[in-house]
Amino acid sequence: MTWQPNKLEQERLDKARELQKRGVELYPRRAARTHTAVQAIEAYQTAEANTPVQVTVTGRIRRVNLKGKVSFMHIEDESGRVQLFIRINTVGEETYSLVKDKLIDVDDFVQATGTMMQTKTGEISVEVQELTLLSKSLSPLPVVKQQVLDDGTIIEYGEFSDVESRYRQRYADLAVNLTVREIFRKRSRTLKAIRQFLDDEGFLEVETPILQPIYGGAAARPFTTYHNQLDQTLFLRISFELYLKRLLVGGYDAVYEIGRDFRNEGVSFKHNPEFTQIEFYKAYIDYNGVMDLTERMVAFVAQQVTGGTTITYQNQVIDLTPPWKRITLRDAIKQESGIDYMDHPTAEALETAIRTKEPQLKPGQTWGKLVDHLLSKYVEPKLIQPTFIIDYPRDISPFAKRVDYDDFHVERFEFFIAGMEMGNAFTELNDPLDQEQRFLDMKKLYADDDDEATPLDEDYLRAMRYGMPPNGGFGMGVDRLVMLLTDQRSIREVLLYPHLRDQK
RNA sequence: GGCCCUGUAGCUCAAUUGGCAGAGCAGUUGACUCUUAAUCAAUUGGUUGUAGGUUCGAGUCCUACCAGGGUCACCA
Repeated sequence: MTWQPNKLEQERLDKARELQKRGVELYPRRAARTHTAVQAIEAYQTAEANTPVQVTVTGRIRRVNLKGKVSFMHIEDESGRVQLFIRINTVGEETYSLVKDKLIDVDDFVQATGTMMQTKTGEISVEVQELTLLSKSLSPLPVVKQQVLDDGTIIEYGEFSDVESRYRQRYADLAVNLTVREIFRKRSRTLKAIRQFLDDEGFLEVETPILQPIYGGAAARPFTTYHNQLDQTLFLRISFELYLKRLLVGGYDAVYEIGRDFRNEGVSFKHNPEFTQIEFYKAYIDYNGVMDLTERMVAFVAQQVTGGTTITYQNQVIDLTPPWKRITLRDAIKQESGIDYMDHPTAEALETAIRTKEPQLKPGQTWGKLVDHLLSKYVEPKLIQPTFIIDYPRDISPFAKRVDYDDFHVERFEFFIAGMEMGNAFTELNDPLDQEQRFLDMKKLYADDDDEATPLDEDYLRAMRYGMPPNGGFGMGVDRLVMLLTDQRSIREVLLYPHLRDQK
């Protein structure tokens, strides 16, 4: 065995051997559940008086109360808990001794057959006639006791809260922390609601390559990998954008994809190296149409997941009901920082202007990056209520179409909730010659940082030359939306297996 | 990557100025035929993240390393 049992585990192992000696199978092949825990209780509640309700329930033992010749257990399945009432003269001496000798123990999975009844203190329980082991637990789970009050609220005594252990052993976290289990149910409902919304709007769900010979669609460093037989360097995608828009050339009017993006960058409370993204593209709408879809979609998802469109996030009440505030990036930055970036149209001038407020400002950034810096430093933290920031500088938005009022801005918005950037969208550029020039401009801008430059994608340009309908596109970090809907401050709390370093 | 904080029993946490490493829960043994955080009595359990150093003496002070969290940088 590679496993070195600790003292508690050794005791369990000894119990397992004793069970085998008594002829008890530790891991039998089959179970025969007739009712979930909650169904068993409901069956009793809806049954006619004096009609016995016979059930077979299964689950993990979460509490044992041994009382001489009678014992109580709570078993838990995904539906909830039900109490087992075990009497020596109902279940027989042989089975009772397994309980009495603690050979069947907390954390084990068992199957119980019996009749539903109500104990003297009123709890609906299974009076057990047959009790069998389904799976012996050899390592005790962290001890968390729960008290269920009359109004259904659960008070926990003892906790399993060390974040590192919880993430490294998510199975144990889920097994004992009911609130954690609930977060991932909400995550699932979030995904389902997004799909339902977009399907109802006539979108087609598609899948595009994760392994890409040319990455693009965002400014980020990629993960690089290699195909041995093809002798080909491949990148894990950093966005879906360019592959999805090719599909509009192909004749679909509205497509979306939900999947994983990979970015080889820092890890933080809102960044994981792999994260879930939703992108959609719809022909014949512009970014105003996308804004309309965005606020309706987020409100719909919130309604499906939380039952309303007003949520509480980290003690702040946030109203997701459309319409949301819309303000240009220029006005927002002017309001919060006092700097009008149009007064400083070169990188040097803008850097000088910011330096009066921030002497430590990193020198040599491009004009677009400086504008972005002003946004994230002065504006973003203030955007608690959902807000669309619209019209971005052209040189940080290579896939967005120009506004009609000047040459500096493009029709792009990002939207923010709870001080977090949630998503990004544009009126998509569909002019292949303009697009080619943007690629070339990006190359120049990022000359000393080509990791992040968007590589020129010839095939994408060829697709565009066939003719791409005017369209609006959208991308959103799904993990961040789940954070919002589950009131979690860290992205790791909404990822079942967040990225951690190897344990040495 | 820089800086700050944290790491003690299976879990959650104590440990005075550097002076015998402790508690609750769980575990073990015993009692109990309606308990529910069951209760009562007794009891086991430690390479204090790792490796060095200072000291008569280190959980505590110093150095390096490992891991986690926070923050800045990077980045949506």
